[in-house]
Amino acid sequence: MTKIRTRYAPSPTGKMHVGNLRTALYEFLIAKHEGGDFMLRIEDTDQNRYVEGATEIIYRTLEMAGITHDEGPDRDGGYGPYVQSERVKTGIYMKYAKELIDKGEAYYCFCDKERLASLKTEVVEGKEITVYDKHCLGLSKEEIAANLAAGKPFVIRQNNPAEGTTTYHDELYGDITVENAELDDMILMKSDGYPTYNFANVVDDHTMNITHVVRGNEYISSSPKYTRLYEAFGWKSPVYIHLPLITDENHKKLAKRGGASSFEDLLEGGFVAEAIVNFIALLGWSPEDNREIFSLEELIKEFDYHRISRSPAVFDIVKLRWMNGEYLKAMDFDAFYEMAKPYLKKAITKDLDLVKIAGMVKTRIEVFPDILQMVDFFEELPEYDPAMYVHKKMKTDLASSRKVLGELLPLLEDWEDYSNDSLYRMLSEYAEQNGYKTGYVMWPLRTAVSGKQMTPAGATEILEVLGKEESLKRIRKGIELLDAAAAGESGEHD
RNA sequence: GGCUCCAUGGUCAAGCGGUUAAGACAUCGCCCUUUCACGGCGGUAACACGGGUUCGAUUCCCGUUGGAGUCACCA
Repeated sequence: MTKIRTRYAPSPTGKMHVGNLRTALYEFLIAKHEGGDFMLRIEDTDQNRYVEGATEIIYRTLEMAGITHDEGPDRDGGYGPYVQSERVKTGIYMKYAKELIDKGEAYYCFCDKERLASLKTEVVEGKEITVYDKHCLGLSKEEIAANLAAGKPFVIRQNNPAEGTTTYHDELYGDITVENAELDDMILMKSDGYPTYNFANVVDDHTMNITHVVRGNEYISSSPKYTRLYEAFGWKSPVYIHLPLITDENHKKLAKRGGASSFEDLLEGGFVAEAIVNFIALLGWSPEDNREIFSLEELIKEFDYHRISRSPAVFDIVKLRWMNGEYLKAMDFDAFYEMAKPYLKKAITKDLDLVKIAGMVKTRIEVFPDILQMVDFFEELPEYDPAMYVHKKMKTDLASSRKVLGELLPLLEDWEDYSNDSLYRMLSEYAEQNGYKTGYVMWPLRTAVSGKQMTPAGATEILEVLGKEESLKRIRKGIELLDAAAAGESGEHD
């Protein structure tokens, strides 16, 4: 059995969106599951679309995701060069293109833009559909030689038969057959001397010994043309695995644009790389059991590509958030703290115990930015409605809260030890002595020191972090507020 | 529009002729609780439709409908 070789072949055109990342991940997993090699090849044959720095994004993204390649531009495995623009310089594509011409499987085409434009037959949904008419196939040897000698720009086109059918086999979709008449004579070599993707990927996959071609579903309809190329060369086709599409919530193919769909955007949005990888692994693939949380190592072990789905999957960011939360909960505290720190510092400028606050927040957030609105009250007591003191279950209302806070104030003024345990013991005792339920006293206290409906911690923990002085200040403020509310109420009734 | 692919709850999905049709997210309710959250328990919710094949179809075949992809000197 030959060793499996897969490749990830991105174009350096910008950020890496999750669809591409998943393709890379699956290619990596398929190879690694069988102990094979995973290769990175940069497809930069379109000089117009090249984006400065995009190659670095690819390296960085793969590294952060843990998808490490065995071979690539930076790791020679004997099949280089691994960048197509460099391969162009070796003349490899032109050599193979000419081989096809000699075999009658391709031909020179000198048609200019104007003539091509006159071919446009149909406009469907704003898209122009052109089928080349094989005009230049009829050129004589002499005419071609003359054009070439005159330096006339040319492209090289694939010569597809008008009759018959072409069939290729996909591991997931089975045999796919199309009429050859449907196959346009696609361009193999462009007039700038670069190959098109269509041609380069076939030449490269073959010469680089790729055994399994894994790519997105959008290539499923162009694959017959590639098969024709393999046949024309007399090469053995690789194993094909076309991956189901990842769509947005409207079931449309995920656009390269569009906010939070790139790996970088997700990281900026407070997701962790491991969670993203775990999540996209499950978009289109499922294990035999019901497990959902997988490390990369576990994925390698479990990943059987035969279990890849054929139908498209919606990228559900809500579930990703949940999964991210699971990763955060399981994360080592120090690591969590390092990542949470920037957000904590953004929300809190005062000298408070950020480590303690990080601990409160760790199991409650899904993504890091959730921290912001969760801890802002530590920084400053927000304006709040006294109605917040009313809680049906705790059986508290304005009057009871005023009473409890009033009784608590002197006790807390005299109390020195503002540690959580100590405060809790003292307050419980106070509640017990007065026949109150714990919540009956904790609710108003928590409300007074936080001014929030929900907080990441209980009353005493908040007091501990805030410290005695600030806590008392907030409790007095609460009493004022309640008094004012009571006065206002009676005033209105007068 | 041609061609191709797809079709189980709102979403991800298991299922590969006989099941009370899993599980997860979301949603709802209850419990726990120093609020919310977390956690625990439970509920609502699906085989697009019509023909076959078969003793029996979610599962196999055909058609319909719906959705998507693709039709560049982009990949």
